[in-house]
Amino acid sequence: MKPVSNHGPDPSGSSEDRAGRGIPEATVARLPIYLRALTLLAERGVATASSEDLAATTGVNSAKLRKDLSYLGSYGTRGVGYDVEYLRYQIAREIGLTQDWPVVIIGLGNLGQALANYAGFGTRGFRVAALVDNDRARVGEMYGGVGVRHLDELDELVRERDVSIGVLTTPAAAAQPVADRLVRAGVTSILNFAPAVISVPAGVDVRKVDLSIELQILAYHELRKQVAGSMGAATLDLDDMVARAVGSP
Amino acid sequence: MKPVSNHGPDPSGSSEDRAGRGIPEATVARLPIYLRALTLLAERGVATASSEDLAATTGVNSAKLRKDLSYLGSYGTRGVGYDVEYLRYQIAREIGLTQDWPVVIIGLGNLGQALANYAGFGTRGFRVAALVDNDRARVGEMYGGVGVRHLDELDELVRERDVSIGVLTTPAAAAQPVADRLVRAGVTSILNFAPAVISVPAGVDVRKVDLSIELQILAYHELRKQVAGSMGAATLDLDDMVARAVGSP
DNA sequence: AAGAGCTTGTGAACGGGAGAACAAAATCCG
DNA sequence: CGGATTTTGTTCTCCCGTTCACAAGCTCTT
Ligand SMILES: NC(=O)c1ccc[n+]([C@@H]2O[C@H](COP(=O)([O-])OP(=O)(O)OC[C@H]3O[C@@H](n4cnc5c(N)ncnc54)[C@H](O)[C@@H]3O)[C@@H](O)[C@H]2O)c1
Ligand SMILES: NC(=O)c1ccc[n+]([C@@H]2O[C@H](COP(=O)([O-])OP(=O)(O)OC[C@H]3O[C@@H](n4cnc5c(N)ncnc54)[C@H](O)[C@@H]3O)[C@@H](O)[C@H]2O)c1
Repeated sequence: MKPVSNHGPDPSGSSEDRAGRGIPEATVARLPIYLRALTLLAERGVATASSEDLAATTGVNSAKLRKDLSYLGSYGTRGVGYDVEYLRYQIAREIGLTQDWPVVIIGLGNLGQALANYAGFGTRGFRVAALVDNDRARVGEMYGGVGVRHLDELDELVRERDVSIGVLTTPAAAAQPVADRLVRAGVTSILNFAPAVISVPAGVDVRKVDLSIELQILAYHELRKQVAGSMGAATLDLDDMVARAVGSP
Repeated sequence: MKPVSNHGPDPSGSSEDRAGRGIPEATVARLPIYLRALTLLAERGVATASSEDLAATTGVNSAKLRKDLSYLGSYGTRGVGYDVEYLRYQIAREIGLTQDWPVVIIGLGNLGQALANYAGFGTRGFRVAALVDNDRARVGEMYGGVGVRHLDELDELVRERDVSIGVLTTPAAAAQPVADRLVRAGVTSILNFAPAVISVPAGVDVRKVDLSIELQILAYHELRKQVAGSMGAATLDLDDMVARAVGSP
């Protein structure tokens, strides 16, 4: 949510408009999508792709895509398109995926186990470096080839394995205290799966993945669709419509 | 991504500014957060809460929060705040959580099993109505009290259990064909966990949950942090900085 | 070698959302 | 009963992101 560095426009008079280095947050969120599409194309042996091609496979408007890519530099060739392998590397470099990021997972329940067993991490620049739980009965269990350690060892693990990203899969009630411990241990990025708002000091990034929220957003639209479908036009007062839809399941 | 109905501003001259019924998408995405906070407060026996209180527990700016709530109607009392239980119900009604939404999960691998076993669904307005896989070896297994059925039975299950929301947890390669089957079966909302872009006809909503993308966004910021930390000021060319950070892990 | 045909990169217009600020309403208190 | 206080609902402004549109630049053909 809160950008870490001041990527803002340079207030100094030096009108070096050549966008110093502030890649918009919205663009950053799309770079991984482009990266995936490019990897796919590379696997298929495609050498070059136009912005229209990429737009088709990523579902992103081609103009937006070009503008996004232009923040990284001028890596395309007019009249031709983008060199798939070259662009793929440039994006990977920008995101920092030329190195492997060690990740610690906290809370080896249903979800934590699934994530620990997930092979897709490794192929995308991340490595499960440590698993941690506060349930001593779980300590020693293995998931994806990594053993579970106790929460008390967190500081040590983070330090010696140089972890800077933590994945939080504990119950909601434990989220804030665990987040505090992660921060104290030196973790500066947290991916939070627990349905809880956690607050962290400035300089620490938190991203939230919340299944229920996603479903509820779908439900909101679904409700509108049901209502719209159960009658012809849509010029009625929606309160009535909602009431009707809720009433008859 | 693509809104279903035309919530856009009415181009007709009727300046009925009283925002007919278009709740902004950004607001819809926050309503579940408010709902959760209100449920929490209600459990603690809190009767009323001001926008500042809610802002504190949800992490949302209080002005934004008030504006969001104002789209639903005037449910607050000036000088007092919002009645927790009343507001909670109003939001639940708006999202459609006064009814239970039956959900089908496709692909009972690591992730699908974790979701099927997850108890948090039921308490948030959703019910796992069916589990489907195309691996006959999995058919008959039970997760969270629901048995796995074969993909061939999808149409029947969706119809007879009145499912309109599908959760897609198959490998990426199967995502598009499975999505097509879901749509054909009558599902009109899909929550996609597979790292693949799926295209669906208009009228069908898709939301994507992509773990790797979230991690990659964190990695992007992490890289910038590492670079900024490994040197004093930040007036160097970033290409060099990135190269240095990448070079020394 | 020059023109035709693409495709990129970007300037400019536009729309939506975020946040500050304030007037309107309700309660509290003397 | 009236003014002080609190908190909502809303208006206004600003900023970010999206989209359009097109000139610049590259390749291919003739
Ligand atoms: N399972 C799902 O599909 C799913 C879906 C959406 C959200 N979530 C959320 O993800 C989180 C985990 O879900 P789950 O189903 O895996 O829960 P779970 O109860 O199966 O697992 C929680 C794990 O966290 C451990 N734990 C508890 N307190 C801890 C602490 N203080 N420090 C370290 N470890 C601790 C427990 O020992 C347990 O192993 C929950 O917040 C849940 O709401 C889960
Ligand atoms: N496991 C994770 O933690 C995790 C994390 C992020 C993303 N994902 C993504 O979620 C998806 C599932 O991951 P997983 O680890 O559970 O994989 P998995 O291989 O363990 O499970 C996939 C399941 O889907 C079933 N399946 C395959 N093709 C099917 C089809 N056409 N129709 C119905 N079912 C089919 C398989 O039989 C299997 O049971 C993948 O796309 C993965 O990339 C998983």
